[in-house]
Amino acid sequence: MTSEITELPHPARSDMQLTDVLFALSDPERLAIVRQLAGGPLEMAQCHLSDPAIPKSTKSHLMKVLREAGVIRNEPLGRGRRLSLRHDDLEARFPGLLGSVLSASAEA
Amino acid sequence: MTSEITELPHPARSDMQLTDVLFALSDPERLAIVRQLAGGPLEMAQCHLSDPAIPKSTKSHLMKVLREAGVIRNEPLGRGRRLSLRHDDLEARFPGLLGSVLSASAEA
DNA sequence: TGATTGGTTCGAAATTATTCGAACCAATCA
DNA sequence: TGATTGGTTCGAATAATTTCGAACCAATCA
Repeated sequence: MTSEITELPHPARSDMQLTDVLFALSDPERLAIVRQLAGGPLEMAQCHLSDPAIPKSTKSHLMKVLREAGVIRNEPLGRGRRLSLRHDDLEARFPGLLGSVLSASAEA
Repeated sequence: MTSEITELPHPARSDMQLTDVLFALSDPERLAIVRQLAGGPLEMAQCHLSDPAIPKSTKSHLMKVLREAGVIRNEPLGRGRRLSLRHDDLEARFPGLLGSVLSASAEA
């Protein structure tokens, strides 16, 4: 019984939609996640939300929106998951966008 | 009877919220409006939507979302309204953001 | 003045997005 | 094996957005 790995679907670079990316980034909680990941990949368990009481199903859904837009990558790692920003793909597809969003979100 | 002019409220530059701007730009129809205005101010009647059958109340609402986020300015002009992109304010508050969005939306 | 044009606002209906608990699954460790 | 940890998925409830017609308003022009 080769058990199936829980690999989640990610859009190809060429399939990323600008409006989807903008929408994913338009939520404060999701934007905060992106900012954490800007510092480098993180295990999901170490990626904290503003309110620690937020249930894991909600956290999982936030990650889903970011993943389906192509903003983050979510891959299995040991017992948990490794989250990372799709820096290169975003830069190739939408040059300068992520950088301007990150620097704009930094000074608020 | 000095009749009241229909001046609509616009957020001050310092009150603009990044997530509101991203949300406003995350809708294809609104993004298309912004792209038209990138060419310079336009009378609202000359700013066309993808589908000409869309009612004016809907068009007005699209403009409202853009205006309240601080993306566009909407001022009375003669019988109609003059729409313009708040280029300078956006650039001052979120440097590079509008430019990257516009160039990203151009190549799709 | 009256008719026309261009646009806002309101309210209701329809659509989408968010939130959360429960069920489930896979990996690790005792 | 059994218990624990970390996470996804589903379904239902709620909340937010969108859409549209109707009512309204101000400016222009006949």
